[in-house]
Amino acid sequence: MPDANFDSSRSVPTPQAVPLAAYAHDRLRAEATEILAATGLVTRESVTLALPKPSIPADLAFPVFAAAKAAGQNPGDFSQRLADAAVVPEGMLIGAVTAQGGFVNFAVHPAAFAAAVIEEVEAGGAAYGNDKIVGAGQKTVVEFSSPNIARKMHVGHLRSTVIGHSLVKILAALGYDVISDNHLGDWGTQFGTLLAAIDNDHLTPWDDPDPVQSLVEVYARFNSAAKDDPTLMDSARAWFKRLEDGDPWARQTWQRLIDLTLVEFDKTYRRLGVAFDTTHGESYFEPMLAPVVQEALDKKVAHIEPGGAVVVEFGEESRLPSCLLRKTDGATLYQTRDAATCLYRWREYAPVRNIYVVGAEQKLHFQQVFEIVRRMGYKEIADRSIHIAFGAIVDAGGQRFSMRKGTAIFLEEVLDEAVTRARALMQASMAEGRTEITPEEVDSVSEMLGIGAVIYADLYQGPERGIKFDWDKILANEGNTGAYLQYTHARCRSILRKALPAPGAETLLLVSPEEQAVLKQLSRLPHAIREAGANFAPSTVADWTYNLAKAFNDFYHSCPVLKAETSGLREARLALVAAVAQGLKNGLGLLGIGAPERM
RNA sequence: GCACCCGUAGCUCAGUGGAUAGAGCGUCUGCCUCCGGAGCAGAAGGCCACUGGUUCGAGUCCAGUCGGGUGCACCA
Repeated sequence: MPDANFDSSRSVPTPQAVPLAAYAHDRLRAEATEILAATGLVTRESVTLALPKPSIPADLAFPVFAAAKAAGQNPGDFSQRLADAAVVPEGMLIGAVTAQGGFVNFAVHPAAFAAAVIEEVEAGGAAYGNDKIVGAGQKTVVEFSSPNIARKMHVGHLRSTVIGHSLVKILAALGYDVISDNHLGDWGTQFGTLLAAIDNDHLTPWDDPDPVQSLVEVYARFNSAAKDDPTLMDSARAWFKRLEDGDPWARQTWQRLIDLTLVEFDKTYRRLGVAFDTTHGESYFEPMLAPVVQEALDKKVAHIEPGGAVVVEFGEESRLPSCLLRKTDGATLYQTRDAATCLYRWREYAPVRNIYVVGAEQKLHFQQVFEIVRRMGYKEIADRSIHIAFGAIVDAGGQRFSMRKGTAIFLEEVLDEAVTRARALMQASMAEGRTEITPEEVDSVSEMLGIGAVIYADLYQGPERGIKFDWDKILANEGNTGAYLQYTHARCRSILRKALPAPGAETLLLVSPEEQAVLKQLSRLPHAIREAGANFAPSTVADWTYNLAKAFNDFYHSCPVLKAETSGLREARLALVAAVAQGLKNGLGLLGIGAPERM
C-alpha cells in the first residue's frame, strides 16, 4: 500500500541511547538507566524513560508496568523494590530515586544539575541545543515557498515559507546538509494565459508602476473572460505549447515576467530572512520531461492512449486514481514535472530526505508522484520523499482565499500591518517611558516584532490544521505570542546591560524551585530540537521556547537578580539570565524570528 | 461513491501508550516604593464528537458511526 510507505517514511530513526553530543539531559537518562540496571532487577533494554508531567515532582520517570508483569509482581511493589535497591553514586546529576505507584521517579541533584546546565549553555552559545551527530552531514532537500511567477505572494505562501524555513534551520542544527529549494511556478498553462492576453491586447505590463499587480489583474481578467468565451482557454493552451516549443517571442516575454516578479519576491524573502540554496523553478526540469515520460513508457509504468495521452494506471489494489504524464496535445503536466524533479534530486544529491512543504490539497498529487517514481524502479527516493502537508488559511466564514475571485490577502499587506501595529505599540511604550528603546532602533525593531508575530502565529501550532485568518490573532502580542518571547529576551538583555555575569559564578547556588524550573526547561532544548527534526514539527521548538519564557518570567517575579541577597547569588542569577537569553535567542532563531535587544 | 485531514475548556490550540488531560485568549479577583506591567499570581470553565475493541493502562492504537474540511487524469 502506498499509504503505508508514505506514512512510515515520516519518522526519522532517532539516535540510540546517548549521542556523542551528550547534554545534561542525555546524561540524566543514561544515569537513570545505569542505576536501574545496577539493581539487577531489570535489564538495560527494558528501561524506557518518560518525562513526567509538570505536576509530578520528578524530572525523569520509569514506568515499571511491563517490567513488573515480566517479574510477576504488582507494579507498586516492584517500583518500591527498585527504588530501595537503587544506589546513586557520588557525582551524578541524579540526586534521588523514589517510588510512586507504578513509577520509579528520578529527581536531579539541584546544585550539580544547575552547574552542568549553565556550563553547557555557556559552552554551546549559539549552537547550544544542536546535535550534529543526528544528521551526520547527510543530504536533505527541503522544497518550500514555491510561489507562482506573475502573482503576488498571499497568506497561503506564508505557511509554506515559514514552515519550510524553520525546518531548514532545525535540520541544519541536527547536522544535516540541507539544500533549500524554491520550486517556483514558472511553467505551465498559466503562462499561456498571460502570453495570450499580452499578445491579444498588446500589453506592456513591465512598463507599469506595479508590474506584478498588472499581471495579477491581467490574469484575473482573462480568466473571467474565458468563462464566456471558451476559445480563450484554447488560445492560452496554444501559447503554452509555443512556449514549450521554444518560440522566441514567447520565451523572451516569459523571461521578462520571471525577472520582474523575482524582484518583488526577493523583497519579501529579505524581510522574512529567508534564502534558498537553489531556485530551480519548474522550467528548470523541462529538458528532463520527455526522457522521464519515455522511461515511464519503457518500464511499462505508463501507456499511450489512442488519443496520444500518456496515462499511469495504479491498479485496483493501490486505490490511487490514474493520472496523466502527457496531454493529448503533447504538453506535460504538474505530475510529469514533479516526477522529473524527484528523479533529478535523487541523481544530483541522493538525499536521505526529500521534503516538500506544500498545502494539504496536493496530498494525492504527491502520492501519485512518489508511486510513479517507485514503480519506475527508484524505491529509495520514493521512500525518502515526504510531503509535509499543511492546512489552508481561510477567512472568518471558513472560505478559502482566492486569487481569481480577488479575495486573496497578500503577504506584504500582512507584514506591513503587523509592523505598523508593532511600531504603534512601541511608540506608546516610549511615550510612557516603559522601554529603553532608542529612536534609531524603532524602524528595525518594529520590523523584527511585526514579522516575528506573523511567523510565530503560524508556527506555534502544528501544520495539519487549517488556520482561520484573524488579524487580531495573528498580530496579538500578549500570551503565547512571538512578542512575549521577544519581550522576555529583551528583558533578559536589559538586566545584562546593567551587569554582566562574571566568569566562575557559583551556579550551584541556583536551587530554588523557580531557578530549577528554568534550568530544567533550558536543559530540554536538545531534546526539543531532535523531536522537531524527527517529526518535521517546528511547533515543538515554539512550544519549548514559550515554556522557557514562562519559566523565566515566573523566576523574574520571584527572585531579584541585581538585588539578590548575596553577591554570590547575584552572580549565579546573572549567569542564569545570560543562559536564558541565549536559549530564547536560539529557540527563536530556529523559528526564523529575531530576538531584539530592546523593544 | 472512494481516499486523506480535522473533531480536546465559550474561542484558538498543546498533549507521539503511562500518574489528578495542559496553555493562551476571553470572563472574574489580586500585584507597579522593587532588575522593562508586551509581565506575574489566583478563580471559574472538560462524558477529550459517539459506540465498540486491543492493552496492566487509551485523548493517544484498531474498527465502525456522526459532524467539518480537502482531493479524485488533459489546471497547478
